Amino acid sequence: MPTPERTSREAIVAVGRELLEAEGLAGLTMQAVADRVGVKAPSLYKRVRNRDELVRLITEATIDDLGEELRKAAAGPTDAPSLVAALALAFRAFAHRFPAGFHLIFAPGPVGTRPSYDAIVASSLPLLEVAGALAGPERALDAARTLTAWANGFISMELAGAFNLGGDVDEAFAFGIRTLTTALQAREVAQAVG
Amino acid sequence: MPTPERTSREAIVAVGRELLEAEGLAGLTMQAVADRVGVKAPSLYKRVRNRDELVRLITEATIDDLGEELRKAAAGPTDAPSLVAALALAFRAFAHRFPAGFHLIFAPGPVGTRPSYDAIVASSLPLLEVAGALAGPERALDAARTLTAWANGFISMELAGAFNLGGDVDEAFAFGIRTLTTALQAREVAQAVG
DNA sequence: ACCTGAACACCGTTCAAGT
DNA sequence: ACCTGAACACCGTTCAAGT
Repeated sequence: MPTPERTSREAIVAVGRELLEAEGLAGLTMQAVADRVGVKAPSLYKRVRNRDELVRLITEATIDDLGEELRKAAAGPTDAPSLVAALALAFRAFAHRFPAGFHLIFAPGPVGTRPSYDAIVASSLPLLEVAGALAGPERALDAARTLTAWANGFISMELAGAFNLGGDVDEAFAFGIRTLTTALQAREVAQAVG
Repeated sequence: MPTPERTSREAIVAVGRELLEAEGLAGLTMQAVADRVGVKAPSLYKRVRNRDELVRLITEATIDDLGEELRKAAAGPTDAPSLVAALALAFRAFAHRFPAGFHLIFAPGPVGTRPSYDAIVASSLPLLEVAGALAGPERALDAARTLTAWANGFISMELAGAFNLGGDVDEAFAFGIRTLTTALQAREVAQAVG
C-alpha cells in the first residue's frame, strides 16, 4: 500500500541550506534536517544517498543561486570596468548573504561533497565574458582567474575576520577592483614586466 | 603515585597535523590521534581541552610554519618585484605541502577552532613590508591585502580543482604576480581610475 | 599526576516491519 | 512506495578507579 510523500528532495535541500547558515556545517545533522522537514531521519535516505550528497546538493544549489545573481548584476552596465565592479560587488553581497554556503564552493572535503565542475563553470560564465571584454579574448581566461581569485580570497579573509584590524573594508574592496581593472586593461604594461 | 608522561602537547599537535593532511578533517578523530601517539583517547584531555582546541592548535602551528617559510623566502631578493614573486611562490609551495592545514587558516568553523588574530598578523608581516616597498607606505595595507587576497583565492581555487580545465596553472599564477606587481607599482594609474 | 575502562549522549546509516 | 522504530558502529567527552 503506497504511502503519501511527506517531503521532497527540494525541501530537504532548502532546509539544509537554512540550517547550514544558521548553525554551521557541524549543525547540519540528518536528525536536524529531518525534524525541520517533518519526517524521521531514516526517511531522508529515500531522497539523498547520504549526508555527503546532501552537502553536495546544498553547495550546488548555492552555486546556481550565485550564478543567477551574477547574471542579474551583469544586465545593467555596458562598459567593461563598470561591469567588473558590478559583478564583484554582487559576488561579495552574495557571500555575505550565504557565508557558509559560499565557503563550501571552494572548500576541500570528502569527495562526495564536492560540487560538479559544470556547476562552477556555468556560474562563472558572466565573469569570463567581462574578462574577455576587459583584457581581450586571448587573455580572457587568465584575467577571469585573476579576478575571481582575488574576489574569492578577499571575501574568504574578510569572513574569517582577517581584516578586523584597521581601515574601511568596503574601501579596501573598491581599491582592489580599481587596481585589478586598471591592470587587466593595460595589457602592454602587464606584458612588458615579468 | 605519579605516572610518567607518555605523550606531550607537541606530539599530539604534530600527529594531528599528519593525520589532518593524510585523512582530512573528518579523519582527525581523537581516537586516531591517541592511537598514533600511544595513549588512550581520554588521556588526550589532559593536554588539550577538546577536539576544537586541537584543531585550533594545529591551525596556529601551520600559520607559524607559513610565517617562517615566508621570512626565509624574503631573505634573498632585494628589489620589491622579485620579493613579491618570491613570497607568492613560497606561499603557494607551502599551501601545496600542507593543503588541509592551509585551508583551516581562513576556514570558518566553531569559534573554538579559529586561530588567534595575532598568529595571522605575525605570519603576514613579511608581506606587509614588501607591500610597503612596492606601493608606498600609505598604500601598504591595501596593497598587502590585495596581494594576499589574490594569492589565497588562487590557491584555494586551485586546490579545490577549479582550475582543472585548460591552461598551465603555474603560468596563470605567474600572470597574476606580474599583473598585480605592475598594478600596485603604478600608483598614479591606479588612482587615476575609479 | 597521569593513565585507563566504562559509560553516556549523539551521529550516520541500515533494515525489517508497518501502512 | 514511502515511513518508522530498533539497532549498530563510531565519535567526543566525562569520571571513577587505578598506579
